[in-house]
Amino acid sequence: MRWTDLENEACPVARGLSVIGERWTLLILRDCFLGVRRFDDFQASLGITRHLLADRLKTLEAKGLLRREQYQERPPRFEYRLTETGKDLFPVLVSLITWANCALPSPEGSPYRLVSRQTGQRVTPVLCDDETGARLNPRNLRLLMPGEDAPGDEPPRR
Amino acid sequence: MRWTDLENEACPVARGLSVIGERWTLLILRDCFLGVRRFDDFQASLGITRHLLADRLKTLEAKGLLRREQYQERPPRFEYRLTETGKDLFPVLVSLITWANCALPSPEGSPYRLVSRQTGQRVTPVLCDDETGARLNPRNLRLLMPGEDAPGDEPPRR
DNA sequence: ATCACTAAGTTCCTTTTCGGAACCGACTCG
DNA sequence: CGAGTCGGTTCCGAAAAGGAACTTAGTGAT
Repeated sequence: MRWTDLENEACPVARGLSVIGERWTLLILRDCFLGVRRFDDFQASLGITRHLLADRLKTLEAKGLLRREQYQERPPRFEYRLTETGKDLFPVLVSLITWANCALPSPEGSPYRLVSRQTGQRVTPVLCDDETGARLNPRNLRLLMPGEDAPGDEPPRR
Repeated sequence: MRWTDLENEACPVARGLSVIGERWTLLILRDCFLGVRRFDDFQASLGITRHLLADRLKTLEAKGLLRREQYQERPPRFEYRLTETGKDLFPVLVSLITWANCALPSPEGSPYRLVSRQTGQRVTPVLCDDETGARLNPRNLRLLMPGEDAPGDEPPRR
């Protein structure tokens, strides 16, 4: 398998990474969630080369995560906004932030706050089962391949 | 900013990607969650070059996500297992799988099932507020930078 | 003892991607 | 008229990835 063939894999992790797994892509999307919309603002925020930025924005638009919108005529100027599919990535970003805050703490602490739009209160994101509300973690869950059966705490050797 | 300087950023997304943002790394970790532990098994599963695989495993061990364990002497052979820090990445992987299953469906459907170790039942992962149990999604949440205030539905322009 | 095989890498070389800086085009402002 | 703004593109050297063969330390079969 080559990295560039990931999109044709059956595995959703591989398919997902074919869209958001390139260098800088997830940082561009982070900026989108923070409200950045314009080429030069992305570039200033990331320090990425303009060449690479143009390429990533084009790809994200083609994959349907960003929408390019004209915000003035003469000269025509465009900005980039998250589509619904792009916004659906929020849990991925939130999970990554939560993990990194815990596993790789920075001396200054996390620069972000996650707040409810309704109440303005900070929230603490956790993964739950939608039906039972039970907290999900790697110790009480297993990720199974098609053939594998449910029980047994130890996955098979090979 | 260069890609290789990400680890020194204050942003947890950047810090996180400095560890799991390289090509193949998250696919290696996916295999770990599926029970793969040995060099040749990773290589067969991923189709990655052995050179790159050796490099990524070394990095993941150095960053504390994998632990290298000797499973036989003479000849000495080692396998790779997730550390607690590595297992803590589970929500990131689960969120990515959930997003990709929805946004990038494959013709064959997702090959994975997520089941409880206790009950063996399938679970549907969602992100909740740990305190209130309220479902979190990008429409009712905002990611704020240090200076930003809570209210206002539209983030500032720049 | 020799041959084939295994597991976990390493080496060598080519191709692709990234990084840095300058340049371009269409306009506005003073 | 010249300087500034915004959203890119072009060019080129450096770094990373891809492919295939080779190595090392053993085992087991003939």
